[in-house]
Amino acid sequence: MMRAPCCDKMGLKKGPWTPEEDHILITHIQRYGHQNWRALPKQAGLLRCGKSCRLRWINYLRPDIKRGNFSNEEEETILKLHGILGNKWSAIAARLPGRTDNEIKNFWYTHLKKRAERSQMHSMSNSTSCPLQKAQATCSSEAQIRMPQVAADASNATTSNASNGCNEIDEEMEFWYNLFIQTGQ
DNA sequence: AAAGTGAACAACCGCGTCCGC
DNA sequence: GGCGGACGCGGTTGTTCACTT
Repeated sequence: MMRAPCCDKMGLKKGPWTPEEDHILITHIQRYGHQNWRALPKQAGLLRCGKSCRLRWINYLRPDIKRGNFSNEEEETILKLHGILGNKWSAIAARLPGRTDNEIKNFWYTHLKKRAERSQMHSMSNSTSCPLQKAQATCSSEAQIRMPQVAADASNATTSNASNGCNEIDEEMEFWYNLFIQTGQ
């Protein structure tokens, strides 16, 4: 299928947003909402593509965005969820109020990935059995494949079906797994 | 003080999925 | 059921800033 060009259209601006553009976007969305991202920039008088507007709003301009450093609790949550979900940033973000997928993704690649890799190396060399490390070492790739199915089956799933593949899910993993089932993911 | 380097963050791009026609 | 437009997601790139030499 031929895809319509987006930001490469003639005359559309790219790059960092100015405070004026932010103000226009916020004002327009507060007034009219964002039913149609593609039409929004034209209606608002912005020389941006709809995609760019959406990204800007979702990641930085939304009133419920929580800016600033991640707390230790948030870090741990991300690590645990990533162990279960893999790179499902939007799913992880859905469980961290005020955080966006882009922010979590950046934080992961700049902070947590190194930490996770280090601890994984450490666990491999020491043959420890930290639940999270074990989950990341043994289940993450599999979880990436299986989770969509798990999500689809969440409504009628029981915790027992977690045993296919990742057999050694312990209490902590089970807690997070149950959380997903309860939230319908 | 200047140049080099790496980390952190913001934004873009391409693809998959959803949904209306 | 197929097609096409729009949206959302994840990966990647670009830019800025801080630190080191």
